[in-house]
Amino acid sequence: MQQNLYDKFTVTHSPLTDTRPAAVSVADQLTSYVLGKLQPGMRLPSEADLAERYGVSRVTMREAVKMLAGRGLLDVARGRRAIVRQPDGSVFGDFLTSLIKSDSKHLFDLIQVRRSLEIQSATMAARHASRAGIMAAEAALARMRAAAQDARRGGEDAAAQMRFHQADADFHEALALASGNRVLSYLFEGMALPFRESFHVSLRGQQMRGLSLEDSVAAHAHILACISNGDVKGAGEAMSKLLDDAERNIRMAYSPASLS
Amino acid sequence: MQQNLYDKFTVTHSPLTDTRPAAVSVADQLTSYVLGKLQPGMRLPSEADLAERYGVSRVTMREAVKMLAGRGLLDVARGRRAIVRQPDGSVFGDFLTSLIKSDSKHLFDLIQVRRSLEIQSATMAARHASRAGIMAAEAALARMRAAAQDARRGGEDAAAQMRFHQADADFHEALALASGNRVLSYLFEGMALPFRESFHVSLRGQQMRGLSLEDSVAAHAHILACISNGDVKGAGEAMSKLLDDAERNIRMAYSPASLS
DNA sequence: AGCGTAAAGTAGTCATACAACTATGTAAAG
DNA sequence: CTTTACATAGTTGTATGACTACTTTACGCT
Repeated sequence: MQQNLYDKFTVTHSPLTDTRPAAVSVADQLTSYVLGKLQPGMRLPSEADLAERYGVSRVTMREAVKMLAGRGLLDVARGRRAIVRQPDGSVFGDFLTSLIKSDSKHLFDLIQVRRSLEIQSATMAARHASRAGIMAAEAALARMRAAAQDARRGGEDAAAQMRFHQADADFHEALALASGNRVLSYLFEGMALPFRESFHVSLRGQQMRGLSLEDSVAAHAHILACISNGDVKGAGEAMSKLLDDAERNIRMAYSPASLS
Repeated sequence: MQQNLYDKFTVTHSPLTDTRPAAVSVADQLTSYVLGKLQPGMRLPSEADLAERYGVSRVTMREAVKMLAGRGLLDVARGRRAIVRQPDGSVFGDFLTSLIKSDSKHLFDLIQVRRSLEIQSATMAARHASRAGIMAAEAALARMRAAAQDARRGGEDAAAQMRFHQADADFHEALALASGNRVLSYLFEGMALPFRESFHVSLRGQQMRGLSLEDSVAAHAHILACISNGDVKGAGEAMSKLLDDAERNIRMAYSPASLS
């Protein structure tokens, strides 16, 4: 969270001059404890215990716990003790989402960022994807195909469209996992969030360009085929084409005159 | 923050069945308010006012405010009302920092991610950097050069080394800004945080390989020259070389036998 | 051993009070 | 008239205690 005005790097060293709010310094200590001694899935002591342990009131302790939850380190729910969370991309996703909400221009910047990361992901996956990794991507591809058929048959089936988008995101996340780079997969997981909110826009652009979900499935299948064959260059180029297409879809929906 | 178990996308639509804690739903409303009606730099109403406005106690309102602060949307400090914050990369940086703390393998994943983003940044900057953008990068380069000299003269001058690293980060952020992609510059700003903590490791590897800070300055200068000349391909390749080198430095410090 | 229910544990919320710091306005000094 | 000093009000930080709503545990029954 980088508690705003209280820069931990310049202050924390000398506890005697630590003028930060107690909640902040307790949060820092708790962070070290969680990251250092605990494993994902483990339960923390209760707020009351922690409060006593750190010598603060429960209100203050609660704030510290909430800060860690805000950084995605803990799962907190009513009635049960907090649980150490497995790292994931949701914090990054929320960051991107509010960025785009504050200025929609950021969406196009993000598309460009995503493009180069996806190309790297596909390239690396083609280089050293495992059998299991490819099977996971194939499963996601199958879900995309099924959702595409449902959406076609059901007309404006919003649920099927949502399933399609989810399977699409799963596919790209599977490739990132197959690339062996976990940070990359966290970033994709996070990017899926803001794209989910604009995916109906993308869909509209796709239809305006006379393309169907099945076309998208075929493009994804081609990428996976390249990866499966170890065709590094082909995988990168195919992914590049796919992302160019996705960008055209969104731009088309925003300003139909600007692009093919 | 994606308040953990409480998925805003599946629940928020129907307020009647909103079983989330009050603090969470108030935080969502406040987020919309801040992102929609307020501009960076503006001050929020006091916690007491907000609490009354949303019909909750001050304790609950405080939690909501803290959640927004955690997402990097607000600056909160004792005695003064919260201020809407300009977007920046600190949230992303904290995310990466805790990721690396939980498993140092993530550092190498991050280096690969950074590599493709830096190449994209240099490429785009070469394509359409403004005069002002290039001057900003030149200024950062000058600071790098000065810090490198100080560090050489001062022996193990930790402060000069820190200045060098800061100027280095500024240089790359300046390129991202020159590329015109603001999301990219936020990401670089965030990545600088975890790299700051491992930069002395990188330095050690650099020395082990017989390279000096001046060599690094020269490599950066070459990149900037390419960008300044509009040499898109050259800029990308030069940046690629620089990042390969940086990775070698870190790997060398971790396991001296593994690489040149 | 399995099940249901009572009891204990735990997070969520509230009201209130005071502490610590900041911002503001007012009066004295130059 | 400007500047400084200070008292005052405004605002966030923290503590206490109580109660609610939900989850987990433990006990007793079948």
